[in-house]
Amino acid sequence: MTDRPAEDLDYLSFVDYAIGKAKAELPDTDPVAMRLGLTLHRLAGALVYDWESTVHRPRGLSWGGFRVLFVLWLAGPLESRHAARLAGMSRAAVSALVKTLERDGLVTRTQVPEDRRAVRLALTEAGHDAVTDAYQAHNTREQAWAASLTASEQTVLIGLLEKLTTSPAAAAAQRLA
Amino acid sequence: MTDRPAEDLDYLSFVDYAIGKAKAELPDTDPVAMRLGLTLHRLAGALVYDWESTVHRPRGLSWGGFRVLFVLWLAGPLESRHAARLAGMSRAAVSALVKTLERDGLVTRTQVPEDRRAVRLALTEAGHDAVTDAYQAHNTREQAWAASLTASEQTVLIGLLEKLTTSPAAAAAQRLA
DNA sequence: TTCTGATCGTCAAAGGTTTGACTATCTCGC
DNA sequence: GCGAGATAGTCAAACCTTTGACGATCAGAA
Repeated sequence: MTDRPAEDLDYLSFVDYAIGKAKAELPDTDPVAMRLGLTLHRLAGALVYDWESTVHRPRGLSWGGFRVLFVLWLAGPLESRHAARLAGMSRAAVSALVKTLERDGLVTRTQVPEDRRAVRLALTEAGHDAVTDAYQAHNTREQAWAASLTASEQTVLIGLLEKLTTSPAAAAAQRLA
Repeated sequence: MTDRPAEDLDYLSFVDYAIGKAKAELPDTDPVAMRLGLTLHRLAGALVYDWESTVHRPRGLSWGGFRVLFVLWLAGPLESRHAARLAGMSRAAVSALVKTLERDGLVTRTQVPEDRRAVRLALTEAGHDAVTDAYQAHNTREQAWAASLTASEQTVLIGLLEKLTTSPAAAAAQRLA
């Protein structure tokens, strides 16, 4: 195995190179699973980077802050723990993010009468305007990405992603359980 | 539209609920692109969380630290900037991570004779052992995820993900360009 | 009623990441 | 040569996120 100039690779060609090398060093490696993991992770990273840098940061929102606004927008007023579950983050993260969102007048925090431990989060009118404006641009970016696939390819891709999402491995992962 | 108890949703059923609500509020929303973005992002998050919590953190590696070891393992010794590009992170992040990896005896930093600004990163023997042990477990998790799909489904999924990765939208995103 | 265990939101600590600035160094045209 | 601009790695600042701990509160059994 001659030493090709690995320095000249970009991330994409690195995937092919890496799979060959890994298989040579660890013969038990499953190259298809490896490619799936690498490609999925890289694509998601590029998506989030795109959303964050072109849509949310220019509007003064962090990616986490947008996710909180997003779930409040679509699910309606929520107790903090439910917002955390739907947004896929810890209760502590919601608590920290809401501090900023409340300061910026986008979210209100009110006590829940039935449970004095709980806090109900709700969008203000400014918060509603901010999240609809941001999501409109966000969805425009999503459309730009999706446009690379035909309609049937999009359907197939979504089906396969959802199959993975509901797989036993996903259930075992139990994110932020 | 009666107010269903959105609080009782889990993340998965939230996707359906969210798409309906968003379409109602912002008619220009593309529901397929929205589902693609949500599903892809959620799946990748679950994957990374699984890798990090079951494989890397128990071995004393951060997710970022593993990614640096991973590219050095497969691409061989690299200048810091190349490691950053292949690992998909900033030069500053590599610099910070290598500080820890060097302290733990997993990576060495040596001056490059031809360019006195540059630093060449290389795995130590302990680093090589650490990354092969970690990646073996990592790939085992990847196999567990991939096992939910048939071989041909895996092939189709990888093809579609790579098509998105090489799309114009991805090129425009230019992550960490 | 009272006690035990679970749950809620928050905080502090630790760690990771990015951006932007900075110094040192290289490259290329003159 | 030499000087302007580009580049490498590092640092500081800011921000986000997780974990673990805590006080307050709730729920259910004896």
